[in-house]
Amino acid sequence: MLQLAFIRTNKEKVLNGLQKKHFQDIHLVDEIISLDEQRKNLQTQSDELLSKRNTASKSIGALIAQGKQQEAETNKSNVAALKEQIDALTGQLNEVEQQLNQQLVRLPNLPNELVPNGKTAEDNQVMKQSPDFPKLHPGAKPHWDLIIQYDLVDFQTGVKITGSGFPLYKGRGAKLQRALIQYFLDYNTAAGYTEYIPPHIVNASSAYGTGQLPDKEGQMYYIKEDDLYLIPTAEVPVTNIYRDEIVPASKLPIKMTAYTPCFRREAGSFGKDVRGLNRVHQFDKVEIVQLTEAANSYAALDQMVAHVEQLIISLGLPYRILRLCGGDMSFASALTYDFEVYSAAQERWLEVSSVSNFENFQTNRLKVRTKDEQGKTQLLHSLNGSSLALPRILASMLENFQTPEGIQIPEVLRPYFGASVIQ
RNA sequence: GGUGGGGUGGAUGAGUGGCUGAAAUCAGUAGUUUGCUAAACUGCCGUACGGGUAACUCUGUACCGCGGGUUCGAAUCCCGCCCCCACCGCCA
Repeated sequence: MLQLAFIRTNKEKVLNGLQKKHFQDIHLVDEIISLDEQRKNLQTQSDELLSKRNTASKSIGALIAQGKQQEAETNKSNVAALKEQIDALTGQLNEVEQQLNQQLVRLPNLPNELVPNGKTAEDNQVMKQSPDFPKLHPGAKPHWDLIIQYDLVDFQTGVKITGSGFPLYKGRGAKLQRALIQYFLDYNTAAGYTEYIPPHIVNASSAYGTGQLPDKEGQMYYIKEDDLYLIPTAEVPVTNIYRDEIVPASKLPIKMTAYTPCFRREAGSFGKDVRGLNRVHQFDKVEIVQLTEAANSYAALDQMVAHVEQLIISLGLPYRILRLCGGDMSFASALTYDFEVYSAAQERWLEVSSVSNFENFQTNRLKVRTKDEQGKTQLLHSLNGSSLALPRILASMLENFQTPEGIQIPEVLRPYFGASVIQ
C-alpha cells in the first residue's frame, strides 16, 4: 500500500497517478487524509492522558511504599476518573485506525512516469518486436490439435479428474514440461537467483502482503476449513520470505527464483481465449523475485527484462515486449513490461511473462526494510517477473516449430528433453 | 487426533505486579591499545505512530505470539485463540 506520509504531502501526485490508472474511487484519498487527521488528533489526546495515568500510577506505588495510604487512595480515584476518558478515546482511535487501514489497502499503486496513458490493452506501448515470423507449412495446426496428434496433453481426462482447465500432461508432454522447468531454473540460478521450493498454499497475511487480498479475493482458490489460499503465483510465498524483516544492506539485492504450480479461478473467461493451453486453472510457472534498495529498483527492472528477453530468445520464439498502460497494469505495480510470444497457427500473441516493479507498495505492507547509511530504516523495493509461464510457451513452441516431420525441439532444451524432435 | 513443555530484542536467555523497553552473554558497530593477525578494554546497538526542531538532539505513547479481562499500575495474574517443540497415535 501507499505510505500515509506520502499521501499526506503529495496529494496532487496521488490523484494524478490514480487517474492515470483509471482508478474509480478517487474520493478515497480525501477520506484517507481526513481519517489520518482524526487519527493524529486522537492519538495526541490519548497519549497525553496515558502519560498522566502512568505518572499517577507510579506515584501511587511510591506513596504506598512511604506508608502514605491516604494520599495513595486519592490518587487512585483520580486515575479511575482518567480511565473512562482513556477508554473512550482509545476506542475511537482504534475505530479510526481500522477505517483508515481499510481504505488505505484499497488504493492501488501509482504508475511510474514512463507508464503510457491509456485504458485497455489497446493502449499498451510496443517497445520491441521480433522482425521475423515463422512460415508454417500448409496444413499447420493450432496447438490444441497438435497435442492430440502427438498425445502430449489429455484435456478430457483432466476434466474427468478435476474439471475443465486442469490439463493432464502425458508422456513426452509431461517430460517437456519438466525439461522447461529445469532449463528455466538453471538459467535463473546461473544469473544469481537463489532457488526456492515454497509452500503452494498460503495464509491470508501472505496474500495481503503481496496485494492479492483484498483486491483479487475471488481469483484465488480458498480452503475454508483452514483459512488458506492456493497460490496464484510463486510471487506470493517467495516475496513473503522476507516479510517483517530488516535486511542488512550488504545482503542486497536479494534475488530469488522458484518453480511452482499456479492456481487461478479465472472466473468469467470464455471463448477462444481459453482454448487449449491459452488459459487454464492450474499451470506451471517459474518466477523471479528481487528485493532491492529503492535507488536501484529501476536498474533491477531493466536487468530482469533483459534476463527474460534472453531466455525467450534462447528458445527461438518470436516475441514482443509491451509497456503496459495505466489502465491495464495490475493493482500493485508501478511499471510493468509484458512479454508476449507469437503463436503462429493461432496467429495471436500470448502473454508469457509480466515483469513489474512494485516499488515499496508491497514492502510497505510486508514491512521489508533495510538500514540506510544514516542508520534509518527504509523500505525496500520489490520486483518480480515470470521466467517463464509454461503452457503458453508450450503452445507457441508447438505451433511455431511444427514441421511435416514433427515438432522441432529448441537446441537449448535438447539436453533436458533428451530428443531433438517430437514425432 | 492425544499428552506434556514453550512462545521475551539479530541470536541465546533472565525476568512472576511498580525501581523493566526490558539483565547477562554472543553477534554487530564505532573507537582505544597493539609491529600485523588475534586478544583485551570502552562507547553504541529494537520497531511503529505522534509532539517539537532549520537540523543533530530532545520528548510522549504503544509494542515481551495475537485478542480480551482483572488492577491505580501487567512481559509478569485470569480467559479465549494462534503457533512451535517433544513423546504417543495415524500416515507419504
